[in-house]
Amino acid sequence: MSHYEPLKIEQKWQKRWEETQAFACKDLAKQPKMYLAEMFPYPSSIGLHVGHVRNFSIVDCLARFYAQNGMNVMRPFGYDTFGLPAENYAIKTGIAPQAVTKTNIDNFRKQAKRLGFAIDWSREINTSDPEYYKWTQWCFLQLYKKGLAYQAESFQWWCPEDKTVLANEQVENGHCWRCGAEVEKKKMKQWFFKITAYADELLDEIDALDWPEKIKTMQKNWIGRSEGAEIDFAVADQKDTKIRVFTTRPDTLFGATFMVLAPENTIIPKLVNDDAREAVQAYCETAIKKSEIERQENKEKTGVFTGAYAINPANGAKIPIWVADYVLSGYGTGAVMAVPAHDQRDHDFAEKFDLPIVKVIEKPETAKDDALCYDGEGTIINSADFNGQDSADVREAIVAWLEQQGLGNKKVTYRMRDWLISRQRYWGCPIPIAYDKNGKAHAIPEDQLPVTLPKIDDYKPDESGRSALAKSKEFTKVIIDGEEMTRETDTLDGYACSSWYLWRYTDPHNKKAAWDKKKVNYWAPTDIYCGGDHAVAHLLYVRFWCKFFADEGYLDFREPIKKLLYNGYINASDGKKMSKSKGNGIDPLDVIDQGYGADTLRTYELFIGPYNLDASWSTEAIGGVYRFLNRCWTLCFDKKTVKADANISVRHKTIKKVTDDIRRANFNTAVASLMEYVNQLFKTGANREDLIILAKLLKPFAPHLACEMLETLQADDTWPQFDETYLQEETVELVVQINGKLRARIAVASEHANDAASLEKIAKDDAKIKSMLADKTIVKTIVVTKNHLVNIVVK
RNA sequence: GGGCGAGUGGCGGAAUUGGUAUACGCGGCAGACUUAAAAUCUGCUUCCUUUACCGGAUUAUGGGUUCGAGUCCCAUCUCGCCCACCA
Repeated sequence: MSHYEPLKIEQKWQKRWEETQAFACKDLAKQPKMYLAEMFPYPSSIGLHVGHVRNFSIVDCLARFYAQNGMNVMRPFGYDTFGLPAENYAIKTGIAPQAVTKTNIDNFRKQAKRLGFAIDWSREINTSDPEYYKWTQWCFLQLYKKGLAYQAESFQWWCPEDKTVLANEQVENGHCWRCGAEVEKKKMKQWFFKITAYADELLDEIDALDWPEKIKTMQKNWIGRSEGAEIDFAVADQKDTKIRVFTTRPDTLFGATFMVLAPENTIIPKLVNDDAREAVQAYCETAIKKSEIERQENKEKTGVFTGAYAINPANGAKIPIWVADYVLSGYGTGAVMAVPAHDQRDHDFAEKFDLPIVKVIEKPETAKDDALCYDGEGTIINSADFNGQDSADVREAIVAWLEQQGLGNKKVTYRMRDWLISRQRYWGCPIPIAYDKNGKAHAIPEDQLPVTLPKIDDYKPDESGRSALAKSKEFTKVIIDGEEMTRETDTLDGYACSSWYLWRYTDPHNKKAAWDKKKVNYWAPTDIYCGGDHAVAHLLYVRFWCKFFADEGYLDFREPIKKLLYNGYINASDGKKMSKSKGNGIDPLDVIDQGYGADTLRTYELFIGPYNLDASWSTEAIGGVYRFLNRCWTLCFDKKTVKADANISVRHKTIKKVTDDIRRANFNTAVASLMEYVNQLFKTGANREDLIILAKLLKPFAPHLACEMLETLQADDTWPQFDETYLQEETVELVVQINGKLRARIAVASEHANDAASLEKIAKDDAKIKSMLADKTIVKTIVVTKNHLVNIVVK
């Protein structure tokens, strides 16, 4: 007597898949294509964790399912390798990130193979491979040529101790994450991608995407389109000075009783009078230095009067100009008209500094009156000719009047800012730019790509705050058109590398182009993309690049991802996040090697709960899945098959349920119905057909075991079809309710199932029901044939 | 503060357009096999009452619509996530 030995079976099939390149797909084949991918991993030194396994198992289940359904499936794999962990490790140890990355990739590949994923390994990519980032640089140059990659001065986090620029996430409570020094903001020249050029399209096309609503809403909020107006306010006693504000509520213009400028606003020095100068300067300096966190934490309004006045263009009123840090420099014009009667923030400010509050909207009686200031719609008052009209109408009318007077115009503003892409770091894709003697930027000619990262000894950032690349003379010096220039030493944000990899997968070894047009348009857009992170950043950036490259004629589609599956995390058994520092992580290879095998691990992670919700690891529950696979094995290899075909109906029901569930990504219930099927087969005994169907349906979840079964049964893996006629049972259970309460279940021949009259008669003739109705009056009877249910309403 | 989502047994969770609540799995209990244990197999397992049958209650709480509500509507409570002074 033999028994289920997953490790043995898995080794056998993994070897065979490797030898036959079982999952290599054909470009431009005639069959319908299916392109699936997970968000490619950052190969950390820890190796794959169970969260990866969940993510990859979902993609693998679908890939195998669609392959069994006859589609030309592409399921590639790659590594997102640039980034901070490898660089920090290099700074600490001096070991080159290139070397660490190679080790980690080798480990990831080995682990992925032990999980038996149906990957086309000929399409493996790695973003820090010069063959890859050559084309990331090419992408940058296309954006640069069209003016969508540009340089601008911007305030950056700066650590005065380490003399380096820090990313937002490297600032902890206003202090440097490495040395703990208080960070400050420094104005520096930075590279940006002009994602705002596509703001409207990015927003408008969200609704049509087959993506989770949660992600769609997050992207909408992130883009944050606001319709309003820009209005010019003259400055009293300064003829040539105007201050432009942005507002979404021009209808409240008559209620603007003061003006507030962001501390960063460059017009401030021009406005302040001598009495106020010192105080204003001090306020601005502290405010600018303050971290975002400090500004957020302390919602208590602060501010200072400039001594200057603006003129409200609507009524000619002289209103004081203040500076306060609750006004943001990066949004709108960095100046607001304050309407304290109808804006909570302005109201708080006015209360604190005793500024006038003028009500210009009468709140309707139906509105709740618990708020101190009313920000809804209503009837306009205190606004000259506009009085008595509805605020929504006045909004249009005032803007029209302003436009006529040349004092303002309609304006759409976005919360989204341009994408800051330069990083003062070594371990990233070099920006293919050089500067001439005058400091003018020049594109590196495409035939000089890639700009390769040089091997260096010291990875620590330079005193100047530039990356370690600045210390490499051989790197910085470059000749362009016979002129000696200095290379840009900033590298690209890692998100740039991942903004186009989905297209590189379609043509990963192309030496002449980033991708071949025919191939990319055959495979892409990606049909199903799966991941559990990057709701706005990466998933917005790929959409942006897709639209840009479509405009440039390199892609024939404008949205890169048709369907997005956003999977939940796997937490520790106590529900807390798994982490290296807590030591509560689960190593997938340990799980496999302790005897469960990859099939159990994969099936368990799909069974653990709905794929899109977080789940907690359970060392007990995984045993249940092992028992299930063991029972599948026993049915096939260790139990006598029966001749009779007792399970036609349940077999076809299972085919239907598993097929529907996989298409709807309900992996957990698909596994549950396979369990029910197996339980049934244990009761009745299984014949060859039962086992073949079981193996075929099991393959997307537990491919090794399923292949072993199919080989023994001498069957192929074609996905089975169900037959409607077998879904009918011989008898149905008639449910009888009295006043909606279940009172009886009666077995009825299925020929009566669609006959309302007979169902009603059978229900009312039932002895138990009869006795319960004896002293009652029947008001009416409802028969639902679809559910074979009768509800008798009595008095 | 704003937005979105979710509350179902001891636990993870099922219930596709309103129609048999608690599928499947874990855990627990009992039995079979075994000298014994593990493994495996079989059965029971929402709660209350009952030896059992019968009966009653139950999908966070309170109301509503309906012949019928886990599902729809209103209010309240709790939890989670995202954004957070965006004018």
